[in-house]
Amino acid sequence: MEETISKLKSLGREVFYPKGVYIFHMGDPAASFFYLLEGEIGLYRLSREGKEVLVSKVNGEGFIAEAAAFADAPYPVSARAAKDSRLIRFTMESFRKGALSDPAHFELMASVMAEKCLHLAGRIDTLSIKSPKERIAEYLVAHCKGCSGGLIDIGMKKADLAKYFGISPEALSRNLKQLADEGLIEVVGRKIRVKDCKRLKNLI
Amino acid sequence: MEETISKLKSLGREVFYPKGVYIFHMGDPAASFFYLLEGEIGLYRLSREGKEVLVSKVNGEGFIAEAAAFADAPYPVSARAAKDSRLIRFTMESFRKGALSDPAHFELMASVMAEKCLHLAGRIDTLSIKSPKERIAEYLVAHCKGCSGGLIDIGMKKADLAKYFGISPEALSRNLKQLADEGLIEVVGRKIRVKDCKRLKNLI
DNA sequence: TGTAATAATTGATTCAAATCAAGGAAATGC
DNA sequence: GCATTTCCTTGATTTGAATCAATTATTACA
Repeated sequence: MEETISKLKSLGREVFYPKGVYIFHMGDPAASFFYLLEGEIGLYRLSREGKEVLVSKVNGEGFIAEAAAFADAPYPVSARAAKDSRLIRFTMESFRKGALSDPAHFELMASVMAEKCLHLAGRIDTLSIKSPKERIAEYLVAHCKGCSGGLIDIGMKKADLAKYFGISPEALSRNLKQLADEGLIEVVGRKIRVKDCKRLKNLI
Repeated sequence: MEETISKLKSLGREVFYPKGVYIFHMGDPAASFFYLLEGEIGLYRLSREGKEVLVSKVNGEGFIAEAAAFADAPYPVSARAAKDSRLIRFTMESFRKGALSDPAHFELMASVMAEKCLHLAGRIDTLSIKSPKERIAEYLVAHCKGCSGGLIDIGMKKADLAKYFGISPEALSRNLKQLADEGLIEVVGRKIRVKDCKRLKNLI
């Protein structure tokens, strides 16, 4: 996998986006997809009132907009650098050309999207079956893995996190407070310390 | 696309499953994926109490379990023929062998999964933003397209449909009744007639 | 640093869905 | 065709989240 990704990079071209600059716009035909090497990218959607609302943030390595590009669809969101970011841009044209000589490139992208499908399907399950509190607990358990001392930086407004959970900001606030009162977590600004991962797991 | 699918078929082998027979089991390594030619397949998950619960039904042509196979993951659900069904089975091994000589096969599967990603992302949006009534309206509008006289056969228990919407069976029953009282639909058993698609759209 | 704008919390209220419980409808099996 | 089981609906109640409103905390920036 790793070595395939590094081979893949040769099919694209490294690009740099300073903080604040748009990478692509919602609705435009997805002629390119990206791989984030370093930095942070915000994905935004235009609401009916014309306001940009955060859909998610990508930080750490990962593909961006590959599904739209391979489906030959328009970008479903706009992307903007939340920090200075280095990416690799793949135009579908150059990717196809390069992948013809080595189908492993296609295979890699197929497996990337396959994993994304499984992940999205998991989120659908969570959203349709679990209660808000369970969803929050699930998120905390998943994110405190590998964080030193279980300290999670949510890296976005709590209102945006609330949207991720499909609840209102107030509901998130109250739920977090409750978990804190029970001694399971500690909330400091946009950081959450998971104090008792075991009991948190029991909530799921 | 169409001609690529028919070329694809040569990489697999047609199989027949009589009603009631299992095609694969949740948890098994996904060594094969399938394309449904004819019939109907139910996808089931094992609940914590060990009961099988319907996740979704596939009827009409379409791929099954391709994401698990390409992600090299276990099947996330079990599949059982709900009606006598004809499918094509692709083992990953034979698919890979055949696709090496023609990367278009990989490209096709990549685009299939790309579209699935977009579709799943859309459902997540719906589940996290829209109200139950809006979700139901969205479903009815989407499904009445192409149905003669707007007659939708939901083809499953109402309780399973309720789970799809992420609500309780009672809530679905009441919501449908309300829509019926307002003259937008008519419910007869497991069939729903959409009487006023326009007003239904306005609810979304 | 101080001020304005934005974000987050908290409280009060409303509303809708979950849950509990029961009755009626439909499908299934014999 | 009848009986049994399963499914669906409806009603009553509880619960939890949305909403509205106000206050406090943070952040941004002049």
